[in-house]
Amino acid sequence: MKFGKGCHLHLIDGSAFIFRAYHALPPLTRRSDGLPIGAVAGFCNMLHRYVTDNSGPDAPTHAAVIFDKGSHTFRNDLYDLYKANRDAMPEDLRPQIPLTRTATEAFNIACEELEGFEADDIIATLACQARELGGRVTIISSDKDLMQLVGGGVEMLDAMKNTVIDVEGVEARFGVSPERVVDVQALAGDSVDNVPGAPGIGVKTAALLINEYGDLETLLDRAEEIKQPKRRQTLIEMRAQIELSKKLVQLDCNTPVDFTLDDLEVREYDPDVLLPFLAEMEFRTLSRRIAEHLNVEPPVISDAPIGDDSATPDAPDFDQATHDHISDAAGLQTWIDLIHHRGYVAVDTETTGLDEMTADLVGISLCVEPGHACYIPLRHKASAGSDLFASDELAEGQMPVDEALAMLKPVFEDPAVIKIGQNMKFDAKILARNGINVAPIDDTMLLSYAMHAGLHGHGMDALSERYLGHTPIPIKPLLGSGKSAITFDKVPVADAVRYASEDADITLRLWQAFKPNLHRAQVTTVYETLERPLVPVLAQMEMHGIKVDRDTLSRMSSAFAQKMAALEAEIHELAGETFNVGSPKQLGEILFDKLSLPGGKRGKAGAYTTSVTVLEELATEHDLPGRVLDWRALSKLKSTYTDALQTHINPETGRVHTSYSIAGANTGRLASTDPNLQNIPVRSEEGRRIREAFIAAPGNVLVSLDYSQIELRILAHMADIDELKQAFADGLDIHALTASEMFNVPMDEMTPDIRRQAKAINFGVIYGISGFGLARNLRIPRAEAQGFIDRYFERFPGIRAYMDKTKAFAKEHEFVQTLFGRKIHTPEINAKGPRAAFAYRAAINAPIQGTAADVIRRAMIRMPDAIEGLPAKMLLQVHDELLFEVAEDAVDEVVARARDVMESAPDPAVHLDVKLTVEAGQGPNWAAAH
DNA sequence: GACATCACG
DNA sequence: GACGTACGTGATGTCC
Repeated sequence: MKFGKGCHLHLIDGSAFIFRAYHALPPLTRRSDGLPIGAVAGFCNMLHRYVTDNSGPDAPTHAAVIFDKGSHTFRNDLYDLYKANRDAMPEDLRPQIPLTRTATEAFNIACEELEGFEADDIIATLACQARELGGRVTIISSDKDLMQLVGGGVEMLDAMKNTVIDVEGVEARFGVSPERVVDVQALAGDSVDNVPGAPGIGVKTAALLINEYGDLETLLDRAEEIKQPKRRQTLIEMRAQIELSKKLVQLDCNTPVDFTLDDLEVREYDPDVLLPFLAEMEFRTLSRRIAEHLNVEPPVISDAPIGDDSATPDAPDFDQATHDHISDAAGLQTWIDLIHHRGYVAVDTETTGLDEMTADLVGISLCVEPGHACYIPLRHKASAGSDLFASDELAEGQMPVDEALAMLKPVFEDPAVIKIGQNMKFDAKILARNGINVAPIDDTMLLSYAMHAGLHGHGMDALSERYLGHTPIPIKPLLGSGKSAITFDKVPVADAVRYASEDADITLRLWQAFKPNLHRAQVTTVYETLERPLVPVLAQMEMHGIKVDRDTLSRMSSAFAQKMAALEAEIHELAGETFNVGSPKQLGEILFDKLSLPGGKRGKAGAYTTSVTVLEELATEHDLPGRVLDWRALSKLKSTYTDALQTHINPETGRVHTSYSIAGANTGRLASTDPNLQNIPVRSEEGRRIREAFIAAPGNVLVSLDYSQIELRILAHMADIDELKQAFADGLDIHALTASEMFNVPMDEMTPDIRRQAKAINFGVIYGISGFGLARNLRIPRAEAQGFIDRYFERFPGIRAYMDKTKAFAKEHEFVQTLFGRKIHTPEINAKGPRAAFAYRAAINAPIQGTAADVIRRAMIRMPDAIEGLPAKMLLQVHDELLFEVAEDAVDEVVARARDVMESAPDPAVHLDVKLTVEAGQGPNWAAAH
């Protein structure tokens, strides 16, 4: 039906529905897997009631649910504090938002949103259009910001109170007619949306003024006439702020919607769509109610919580498991139906290699219940028989890749289906390169990491062994090793089905074993806010990569090679014979046997130690050790950096794509591998020049933002040290302050050497200080170092108290925690002997290092939204630094937003007594940006 | 594959 | 009370 006179449009404020549903219900979770689902349940109940209430004679002819999209709108461009005082969305609500869209579609109601616009603006646009065409409009919302739209056939309906808000209602609320509501709001401001308005003027006064002068513009033009001096002054002085406020509250009736009112015609819902959705969500009461209403059988919803202890014994042994080989669309469709019915699926991708940026997808395995898995081979090569050369022909029994991916894409992207993987970042990147953005996800590796960090590794083999008592089929016999190793596409399909299916089966069983325990271990929030959301963020960073200039590296390599050759000749001359300078064993024999230099300590393998500290000592005795040190420095730079980095430049992108391991470091830090971009030289002048090879694309610059002294700030907060907190608040040099306190030297008489010693002590504290360690670091007698430590604890007794408290906690619980609740297990803390001393120092360090790691993780997770729409990409993380590639003209904006995200990263979960500060730099390359 | 060494925070 | 020792990582080359 064409929209026009006699038509009636309903516009439902989706966000209002969601928040009302969220707060009205307790935090319900889906029984089978613990997915938070309360808001979706409430939302569906509200939609259902809406549909039943609106089927009578006054039923709407057109209807739509309107949602907000994106956190940044044109109002933020006008005023950066707009809605800035809003609390962040609750963590358990976030994953439910896409499900409310799906729910709306399942009820077959039009569901509209527009990037960069608030729902209110879309509602305004549609209401204006409908009014022009002579139709009636009912806005289902009680939001006062929408009241400006009332009149001329437009009404509002407060669905909760079931009251209609018409022109009289608006006048009662604002004291003016609807078209003047924006004027009143502009003056009165709004604390909820953080609209400033005019200070000291509320709704009552505003209405009075508007009614007297007619409208806001006239009022402001004639402000001089106002009798009350204070009011007059405010209106004159705050004119700009008031006019800005009006722009903020004025809804936009011209949003560029890409649909028409005709598209919103009311449609009956399809029970075959709605009931399966409700079944997936496991809404028992609602699906029964709707089924009864429709006079059909209600869907069957299993009562068994997965991962329940009672469910585990039912799982068949691995050798009894069924492995389906999927070779056609019909077979795959059966599995897709199974997945939709379940609402979750374990996924594993098989590829030609471990480098996600170059590896090709070979096949996909799926599992929906223990013991029942399948493998979809896609790119296996035909066996070439006795021919030595591999065949390019595809093996039999494979469906076309494109067809399989097209069928799987909707499932893998379906917000109502959880995709479970072991190290999902790998699979997500492979799938992303095949056009599939897998979401939402769960990751067994990260579940284990959240629960077991410090207890053991989190690789699949170790987890399967430990928690399932099953040794997975090893990959080695299938691929071979060394020169004769083959890639997975050459593995016979029958073998691949067994191997790959089992991996998905194991993953699903691990998930069922872990998921219910997450809550018991009280690390649900850690997993949901610090682990899982990081996966897509890191995947994006890794896929984007950083541009590295091969020529720069290559020139440096040649220069290093020349210098090394010269040094090598000198070294051989000094030694009186040629030997391998790179061999510590041979070097040791030259130094201590042939030249009989003093020292000559042996390491645990019985060879002489020739480390930097040893060689530096010897450098006073002989010329040779110094030359070796120079040679080693160059050798390190050449082999690890200027040579190796070149091999990591991706030929397709011309960029280097590292891989971050999320569950590698026990403390919560990330680790970077293949290549490690977290240890690119910076401390030596010569090494730092390697960073000149890391460059921005044309028209861009690299921008580096790093936390200043984050670990010491966290220590000051956690140990609650007033002097340190005050020093950070005052922006003092923290090492100089420590030195001043300890050695009674006034700050303005500080010498670099005293400050250096204090700095070493500050770091020592973070590391779980010992007299021996500090002595070695400062190269002072052990007794003197111990004296420093004693004095430090005398001066800062709170630090000693914190360390004692941490140690006692660790001994009692065998774990320590970060401020955000991350647990780091310290099983050896109660061991006998030196291992306990190690565990003790690690226990002191872990909460500090781990809290800093949590902070930057939170910043990284929020960053994509914060810089959305700007020409900027987050490229690298180096523990306390984030590196971005930014279009030249957007640098200031990106720095402002990224800094804000980083500095406020602990909020609202944790309030630090010490503020975090971030330093920024920019330049054409990483050396210049840092 | 163990070990020594050294790059980073 | 003795034990060894600063915390957390990854990559490379040598040598077996």
